[in-house]
Amino acid sequence: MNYWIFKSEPDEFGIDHLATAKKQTARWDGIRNYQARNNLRDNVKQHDRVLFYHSSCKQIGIAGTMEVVKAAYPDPAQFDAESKYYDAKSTADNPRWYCVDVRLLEKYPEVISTKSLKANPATADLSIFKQGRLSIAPVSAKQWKAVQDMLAD
DNA sequence: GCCAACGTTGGC
DNA sequence: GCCAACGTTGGC
Repeated sequence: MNYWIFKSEPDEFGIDHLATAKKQTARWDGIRNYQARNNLRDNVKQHDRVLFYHSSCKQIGIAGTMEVVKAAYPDPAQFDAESKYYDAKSTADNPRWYCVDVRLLEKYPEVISTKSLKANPATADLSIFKQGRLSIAPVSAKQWKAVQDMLAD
C-alpha cells in the first residue's frame, strides 16, 4: 500500500465537501498537470491512503485522510465542453487526464499547519514543499506516521 | 492582491 | 530542441 498527498483549494473542494458527500465518497478530478497525472494514472491504487491538503486558504495544511476506493479512470470532465476542465485535444480512445474516487477516512480536529509541518524534521521534506505545482505527490510511510503523530501533540 | 516560482506554449 | 513569453499556482 502506498501513501499520497492530494492538494485542493477548499473553496473549490475541501474536506467538508467530502464529509457531507454521499457515502463520504467523491471523484478527485480536474488534475491538469502531467507529473501529477502520471502519478495518478500509474501509481495510485485502490486502498492507498491519502493526506488531504488544503491550499490557498485561511488554514493551509493537512485537513485529514482519505482512502482511494477506485483507481484511475479517464476524467469525464475533459470530454464535457461545458466544464472548465474541458480539453478539446483529448479523445475517448486516448484520454489525457485521469481521476480517482476517494472516501473520507478521518477529518482531523485541527488542520495540521504548513508551518508546523515545515518545523518538524520528519515532514519538512514533504515533496509538496519542494515542488509547489505537484497536486498529487507520494508520501513515505515514515512521513505518513510523522503526520499522524503530530495529532497527538 | 501581490509576487515569486515553475510548468506550458509557441516561434525560431 | 531550445528558450523567451506567458499563464497559473500558492504562500504571504
